[in-house]
Amino acid sequence: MTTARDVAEKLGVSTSTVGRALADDPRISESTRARVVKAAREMGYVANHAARLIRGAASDTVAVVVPDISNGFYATIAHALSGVFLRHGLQMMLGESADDPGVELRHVRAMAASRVAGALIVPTARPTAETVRLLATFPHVQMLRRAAGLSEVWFGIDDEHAVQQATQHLVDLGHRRIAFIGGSADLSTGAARIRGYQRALAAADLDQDPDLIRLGAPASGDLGPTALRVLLGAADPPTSVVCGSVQVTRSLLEEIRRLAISVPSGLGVVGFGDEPGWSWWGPGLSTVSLPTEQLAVSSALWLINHISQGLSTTDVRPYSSTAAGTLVVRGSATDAAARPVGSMAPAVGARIAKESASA
Amino acid sequence: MTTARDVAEKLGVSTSTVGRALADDPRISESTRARVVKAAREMGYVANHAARLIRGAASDTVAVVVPDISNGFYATIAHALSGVFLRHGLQMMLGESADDPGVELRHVRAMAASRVAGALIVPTARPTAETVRLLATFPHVQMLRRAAGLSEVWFGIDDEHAVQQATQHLVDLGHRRIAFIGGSADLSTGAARIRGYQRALAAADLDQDPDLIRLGAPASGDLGPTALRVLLGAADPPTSVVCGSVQVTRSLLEEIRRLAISVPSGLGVVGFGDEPGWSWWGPGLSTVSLPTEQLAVSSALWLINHISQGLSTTDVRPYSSTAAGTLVVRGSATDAAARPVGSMAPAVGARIAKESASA
DNA sequence: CTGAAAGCGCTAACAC
DNA sequence: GTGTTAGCGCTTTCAG
Repeated sequence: MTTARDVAEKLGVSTSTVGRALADDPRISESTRARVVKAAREMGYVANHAARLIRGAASDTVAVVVPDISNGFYATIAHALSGVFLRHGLQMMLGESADDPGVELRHVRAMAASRVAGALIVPTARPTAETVRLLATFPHVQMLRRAAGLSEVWFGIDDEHAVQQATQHLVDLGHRRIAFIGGSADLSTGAARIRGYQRALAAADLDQDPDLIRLGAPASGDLGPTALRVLLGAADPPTSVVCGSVQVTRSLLEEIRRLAISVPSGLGVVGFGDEPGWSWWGPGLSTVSLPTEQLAVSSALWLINHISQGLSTTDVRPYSSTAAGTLVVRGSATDAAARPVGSMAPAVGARIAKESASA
Repeated sequence: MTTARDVAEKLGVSTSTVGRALADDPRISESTRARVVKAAREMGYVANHAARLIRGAASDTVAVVVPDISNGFYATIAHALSGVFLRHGLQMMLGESADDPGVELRHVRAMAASRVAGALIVPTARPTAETVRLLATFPHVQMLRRAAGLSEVWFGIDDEHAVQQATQHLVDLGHRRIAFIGGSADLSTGAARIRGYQRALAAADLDQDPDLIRLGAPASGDLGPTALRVLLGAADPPTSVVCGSVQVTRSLLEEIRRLAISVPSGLGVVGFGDEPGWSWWGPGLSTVSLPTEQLAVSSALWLINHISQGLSTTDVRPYSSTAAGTLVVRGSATDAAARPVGSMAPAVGARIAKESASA
């Protein structure tokens, strides 16, 4: 790799002159500047970023950690972040945690070693102590989820309200046995969503059957299908189900298709998030659409602003920004009274039983 | 930030001792090592990666450039790459080019300045001369698309065959007027896909009407809808359409839904790629499924192997790996003979005309 | 207007 | 076993 010294030697000038010429220092004469620029170009000189960093230059890379980039929800976030970074001349270091605190830690270690300018993270349920300690050394923002010990700056959605709306919608349609399938209550988001579900039921004075709440690992593509089978195989199956995560919604839609359960006549469904294609799933998925881009953009702007102010990591004012989701009513949930409660489910239960027996 | 010197001073030892202790150098006594490790931990010492780099250590970051990470197709690639990188202790720098050579150049500049270990890139149609020059300075692999001047190492899919299969499928079903909507022929992929379409038509001795080929910018969400309107508004509309990109497929599916065109009775459709939800679009989308993960994993492994061998950038043997797509037959294209040619299209044409007039 | 020198944080060669 | 020294590539005093 060509260095500034290589260029300087070739031209018979000092390295400082090369550096200054390339930095458009006004003290350099036009003629030398031109010579230097030309030589640098010809020799393929590219300033070594690491050397600048070590001298104390500001880092231009921001780290992003999400559970799973193949999840359209996080891909949308990464895309929005990427746009903001581009406009601000920043590079993005992207890591996937797979919801594993150990993997998360490895990424955070790399971030710290690289002296990134800052980070945006969707934390795992329980980041390790070292993760917490390392993150404390540079500015960062929590997105969506909120883990103890991390930054007091958090940008998320109103999870409780989102699920409350979804559940309320089913209550309004006359549903009485409404199931909830969602991510673990260990996650701040998971807990809030369960609260939303319970609040809607409580407001309608409905019985709260704990068997109707099915929780599991958020990233598991198995949670939705498994929960559905358990719910529909039960003696008193629900007439409708509320999804507590994008991933659960996705897998549930697939499974309902696979089992050929008719929606909404056999089962009412309300999703979480609104991904491409969900509008044309069956009768159209009724769901809570989330303000994903805004959340990403706001988070990024906060971080960039914070970084450019050169504030210390300690004087960060706690900040929480909560964006609301919007209920989108399509066709996957309709009047529960139009058919006897559980009319469809027993048949499905029998089908599931048969399938399991033959497997 | 704590440095090795800070730790050394606190302990009254030299920086080299600190460095060696932390690097598990066997020459260091167990007692000092323990003291150093303890102090380093307490003081929150994290080795500065930039300083190591500048001293000649191998970079541990690999750059990835894709057109658009919110496109599920590229998100899948990024996810697969991320998994391989994690297993090899590498970090990922991700950039979106938005199919803009200027943006692409900015990312490549940053990559060069950061002295990344290597790069995986889905190039734009015409990378700038500087992009070409910079990429020549470090190992990289082209994925999917193949641009002149870049690495001779390329991992892609058999685009020609994929579209040929798709078109052939429609021919076999009796379709005679088959349209093709795809990305620009400037792209290596675009050109190959057009060839596949034409080859299938030629093999069946069908007329090749140039009006049935609609091309445009690959990332434009508008290409599919616009092309569809033009095609169906024409005097002699096609009975079916082949999609030439994931993005075209996505937007086309949306638009067909919006216009309430009945598929397959009114129009046969074969997609490109197989994204979540496409199986439940209308009668199920018949499409060509692509071996995306394999492609990503193979590319990454080639690069990692190349890097770890410490080979020079010049002695790279040209390498091309082509993976085949698989036709997945679902319900979006059926026998053309079952209804009069263009029976549906005129009605749709009239609807489009009315809509345009009222707009 | 330009050069010489120092130093960022780290490691490796070279002492002892 | 441990310390001293030098130098990676760059920028920024300080000199001239």
